[in-house]
Amino acid sequence: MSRGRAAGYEDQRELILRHAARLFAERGYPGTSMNEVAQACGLSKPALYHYFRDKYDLLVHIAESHIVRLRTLVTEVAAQGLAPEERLRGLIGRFVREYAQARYAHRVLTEDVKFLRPEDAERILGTERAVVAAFAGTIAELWPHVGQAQLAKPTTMLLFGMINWMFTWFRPDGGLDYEAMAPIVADLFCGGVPLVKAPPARKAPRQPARRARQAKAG
Amino acid sequence: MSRGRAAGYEDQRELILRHAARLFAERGYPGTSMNEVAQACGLSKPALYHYFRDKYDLLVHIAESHIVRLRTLVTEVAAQGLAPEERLRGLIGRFVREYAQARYAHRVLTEDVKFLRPEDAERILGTERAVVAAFAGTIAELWPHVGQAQLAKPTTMLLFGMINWMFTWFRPDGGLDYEAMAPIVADLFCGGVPLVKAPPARKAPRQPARRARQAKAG
DNA sequence: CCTACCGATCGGTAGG
DNA sequence: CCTACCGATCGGTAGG
Repeated sequence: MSRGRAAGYEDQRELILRHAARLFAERGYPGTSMNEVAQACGLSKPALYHYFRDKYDLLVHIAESHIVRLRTLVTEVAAQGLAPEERLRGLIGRFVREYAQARYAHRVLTEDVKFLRPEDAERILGTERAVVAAFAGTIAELWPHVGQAQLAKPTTMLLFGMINWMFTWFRPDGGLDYEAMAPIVADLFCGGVPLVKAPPARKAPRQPARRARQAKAG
Repeated sequence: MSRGRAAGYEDQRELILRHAARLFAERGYPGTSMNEVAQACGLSKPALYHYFRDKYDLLVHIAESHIVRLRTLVTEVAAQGLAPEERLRGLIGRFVREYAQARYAHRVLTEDVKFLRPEDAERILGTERAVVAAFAGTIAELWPHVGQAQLAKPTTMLLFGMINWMFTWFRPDGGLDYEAMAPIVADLFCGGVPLVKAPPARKAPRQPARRARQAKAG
């Protein structure tokens, strides 16, 4: 216990993770070398290996700490005891803000998840599913017709699509910033979901569908 | 002109591009080796270099032919002379179908565009901007309040977010396929956009905003 | 002398 | 925490 790690050990790890997240986001995980990470951090490559076991360790830490922060946001909003629509708007607002300040980690989570080993992917995607479920539950509560038509999860993913995709094209400028985008997304989503209809039963070319076909077919 | 290329030369190129698109989508562009591409095609690596100059040539062809197909879809729908809402629904339906059958190329376009050299990125992103402009123009026509608030392009990008993101999470199953998702996206979007409001003027910490602040501040 | 490839190996660089 | 390296594999190309 005496001596312990150098004072800045955890700080150094955080700094490395920040630089690595930016580089992975900009060049992809396989397209980033450990030399590049070391250089960005002002460290030698061997020094890097003092803080992290290997390149893969960086990837897992970036993805996992980000998704855990998102789960924390969900828990915090759930604890506020808001009505469903305000809860959903609160979630959207917090997520947009979090993505804006952790945009590199978020891009790594969404684009480099394919490089995770099964055991890590399972754990991280499991946390992701819990986050999605919190949104889907609120959506099913707000719009029962969507929940009953099994559309709560697909609809939730359309919402995540709008938010996630923002960070691939949106550059804050004089007219619009991230904070301003959140209510636009929320208004569009909350205004549109009431109009979503369950799709007709899928066409079954040979045998008749379980439920009655449309008049034309009969 | 006599003899010319072997009968299957163009077919072989198409087959290579399809395999390369799948591998790039699954492992990323830097994470895919030319040996893997060759093996997937049942060719030796030198044979691959008979059809394409280098690995980068594959990337450019995959991205460019995909975005050119999308531009063609836009042109076809424009030629139908539909009313704005039907035109937008037609665009959404065609794009979802095209993405579904070209999902690997689409993923390469969206995730590996960062590996394009400036001259290629400029050309390909230019075509992409033309596609986005076609959607944004229809949206501005349908909902003038959105066009006047300079929100046509951001709103268009939210629509693309829903559609693009679908192909990262959606797996067609017994209950829902890609064809069924298109009208859900269209209903949500067309139902939601009328409720989108222009954001209030951005906060300017020191000097007063150009337009009147809210009552509380005054 | 062309094409359509093959087996083998090049110069460099990756992660470690 | 550095210089100096390794086993392997990368993208690309030689001779035949």
